[in-house]
Amino acid sequence: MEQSVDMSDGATSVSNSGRRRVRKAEAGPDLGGAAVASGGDVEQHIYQTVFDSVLNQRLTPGTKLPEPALCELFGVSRAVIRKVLQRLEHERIVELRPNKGAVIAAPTPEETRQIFEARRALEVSIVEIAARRHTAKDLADLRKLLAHEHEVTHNLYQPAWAACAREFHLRIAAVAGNPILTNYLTELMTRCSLIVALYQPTGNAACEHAEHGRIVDYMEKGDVASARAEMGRHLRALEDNISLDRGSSTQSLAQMLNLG
Amino acid sequence: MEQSVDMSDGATSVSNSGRRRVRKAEAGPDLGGAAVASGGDVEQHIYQTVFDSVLNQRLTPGTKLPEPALCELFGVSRAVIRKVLQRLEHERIVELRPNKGAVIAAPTPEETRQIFEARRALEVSIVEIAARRHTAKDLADLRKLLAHEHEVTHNLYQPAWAACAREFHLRIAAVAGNPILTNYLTELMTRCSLIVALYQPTGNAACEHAEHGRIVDYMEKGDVASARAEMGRHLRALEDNISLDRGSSTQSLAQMLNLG
DNA sequence: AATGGAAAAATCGTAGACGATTTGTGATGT
DNA sequence: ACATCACAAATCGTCTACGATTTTTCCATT
Repeated sequence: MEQSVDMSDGATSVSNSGRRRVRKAEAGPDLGGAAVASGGDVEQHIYQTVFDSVLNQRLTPGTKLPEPALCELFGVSRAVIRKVLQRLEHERIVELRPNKGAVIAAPTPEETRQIFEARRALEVSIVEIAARRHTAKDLADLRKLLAHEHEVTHNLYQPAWAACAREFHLRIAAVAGNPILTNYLTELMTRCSLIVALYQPTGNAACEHAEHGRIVDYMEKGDVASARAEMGRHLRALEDNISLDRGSSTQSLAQMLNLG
Repeated sequence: MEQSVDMSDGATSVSNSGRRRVRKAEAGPDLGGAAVASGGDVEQHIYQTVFDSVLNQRLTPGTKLPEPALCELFGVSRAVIRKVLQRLEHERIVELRPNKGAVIAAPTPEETRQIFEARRALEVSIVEIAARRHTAKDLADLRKLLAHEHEVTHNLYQPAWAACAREFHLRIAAVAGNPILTNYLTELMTRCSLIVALYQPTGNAACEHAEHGRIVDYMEKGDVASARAEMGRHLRALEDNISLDRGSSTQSLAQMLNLG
């Protein structure tokens, strides 16, 4: 039995990067969340829906994404679906196996190690730049995020405070002010979501929250080196939560089975 | 008058990542370099041809890439061309303006700054990992590259020793052993080629070569911090070579004109 | 009953065609 | 003579159809 595509509840904010063109009213069921508006960014809408579904773990690694199914789900032709799938493939969110269908990517243990190493390499540099460049408003915004994070610490629904944590890391990247690095980080964090969905680590929200707080503290003090070091420790702790469960191959193997 | 697509001489090595499927003999002129082999990786061949043409500055920023022209150049349908163009767009090599055609990307001064900052952030971490992980063979290979680099130092043809320099940086990334970071670096170095083609800096090959040598020296000594620092200086020197010419907006403006 | 193979169904890759948007050119009016 | 508007050419976005490959199912055989 195979998993099926669902992705209801498109509860996202992301503003549509302005495009125009009004072609025709929708012909399909028009599901996914927000109303299909322009017609040209239907592509963006579909991408965002799949993307968010992955982040919220409604689409888990190994799930098949048949083109005909997506076509009638979104009421579009295969051309646009294939375009979206190719984009998702380039971002390593889906894997396009020639003549064998598209599936949500399932990072291997080795890939997991590489992803976390790359994220550490990137994010320590990002936090260093952010620590040098931050303004008073930046710190205030980060503190506000930390406060919100504290509120949802005890939320048992994992994707809820996972999104909160992502927002924190993304905000630091925004403070650094380099959209290229932000894009790379976004890509790596998305793949981290896949890893979490695959290996289901026992994340400690309170612990993560404390580490986030220390990072901001160091930034505020202007202690660049310590901010770097703390971010490195934080990311290594995240990876360790995965690595521990990686040894027990039961989950990994089970996932491998319903993949093929 | 617009620039036209040419891209003769596909002098590259890149091995075809094995795909099979033999459909039919080519119907078009079959130009571009190597013979169209399998049929399924025609896509890879076209991508590689454009990619190499950008690196060798045969395709310069602002050059238009009309789909029909590429179709008959490679003897394929628009579908595969659009696929390649979308991939190139994702890597920021070409810009796809809706209903207005594809052009080779022309990084703005602000983007140039971001690209170099991102590359520094990435590559200092890469050289740090490489400095911790290198084997004796890695060092020998790097020394061999340095020797070859020394030979072509006085080659007046810029793309020649530019390719040599790229290979050196890529090899260090290979030593680090993280394909994700290597991919990001490749992307950024490609965009640096665009920048060089746009702003035509007065690069000092001998100076670069000396800096490369110092980096390997520090790696051999196990002096991780100094290797990091030297790589940072090296990349900053590269950027400064651009920045100087950036002030004189004559070149930039001239390029801007033949863009639209 | 289990296994091997063949046919059918499903899915994917590519090509060709049509409609929409943009751009360049030429004629016309001021 | 210059600006403006309309028309034509070019280019792009999308849809539909066909061929190839893969997977699944079913039946015959051991």
